[in-house]
Amino acid sequence: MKLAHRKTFFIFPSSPFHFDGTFHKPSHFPDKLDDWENGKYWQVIRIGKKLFGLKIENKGEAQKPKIKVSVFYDKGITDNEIGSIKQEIIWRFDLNADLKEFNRLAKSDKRFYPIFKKWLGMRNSSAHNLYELLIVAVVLQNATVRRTVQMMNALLDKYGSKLNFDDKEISAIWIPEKLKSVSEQDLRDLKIGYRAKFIKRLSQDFAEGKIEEQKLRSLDQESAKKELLKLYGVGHETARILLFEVCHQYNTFDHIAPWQQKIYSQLFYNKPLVSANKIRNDIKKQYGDYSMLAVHYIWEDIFWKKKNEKIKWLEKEIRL
DNA sequence: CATCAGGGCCCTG
DNA sequence: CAGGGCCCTGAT
Repeated sequence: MKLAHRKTFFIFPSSPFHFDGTFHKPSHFPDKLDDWENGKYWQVIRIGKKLFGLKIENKGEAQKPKIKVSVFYDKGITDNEIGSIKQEIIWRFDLNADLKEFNRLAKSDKRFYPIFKKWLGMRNSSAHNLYELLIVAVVLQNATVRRTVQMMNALLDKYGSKLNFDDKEISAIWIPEKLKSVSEQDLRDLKIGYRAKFIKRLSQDFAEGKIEEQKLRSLDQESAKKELLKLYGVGHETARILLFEVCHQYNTFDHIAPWQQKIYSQLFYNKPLVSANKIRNDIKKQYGDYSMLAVHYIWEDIFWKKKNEKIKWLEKEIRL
């Protein structure tokens, strides 16, 4: 589908703001769902059942943030839709975040302050809505990066949409209803294994409106976590991802997977393996309510570095 | 060639 | 609440 028309508007994020750190997360596995270069970002967004192309550009500075949003559409677009798109972008990229307290804590951390300073104003963000990120999280489960990419692409090729706008081709995840007539076996044929069952059942539950994303966003952390864990295929790790990225709960550094533990051990202690309890306690002591956000800064920083230089120990821990 | 564990989760006992 | 089984794939 080609989106030929465009409308633009501006958003003024809270200050300070870090555009590239917010709109590009190098630790994520490569997908066809968005594109990025310095100061520019593309993705598709779904409002109701309509798809729109987005190009988001940095037009401000860290202390005077301003971003330009171009919305690409096919037939038409209403003021309501523009409004929803704006609100969604603000929520998903946490553009109204108040990080004063976090930045204050960061200053007291002598060791990692250079990293926090470098990424000052970065937000934790998700390009996707709850259902979409859930799909991403499910293909991450118990798989290596290569296999995750393969599963995601197979699913997108079969059930996703391809949108052409601004000389880009960006994919979008299907709506849950689309899988109604799709059997578990159809999904299994895409070599996603037992995850087929999760995706089938999750799609059904979402299509039936059993999950209210808006409500989830407004809940406190414990209640939101409880709701998320009720979803079929969502355990502690997936709940953590969703809480952090979709609900913007900053203090979700509770579950530490073994592969993450190894990376944290190197990052924080320069040792091969430190107990998960120690890692958690040390971070919580220093960063309290911002535990996960603090870790996110340090985590993404090392993946940014990996773009340009070989980091041996990290290559070893990230299984491709 | 066979075996195994992986960027978890569900289910069972 | 600990442990087995699950899909597929690349590594050994």
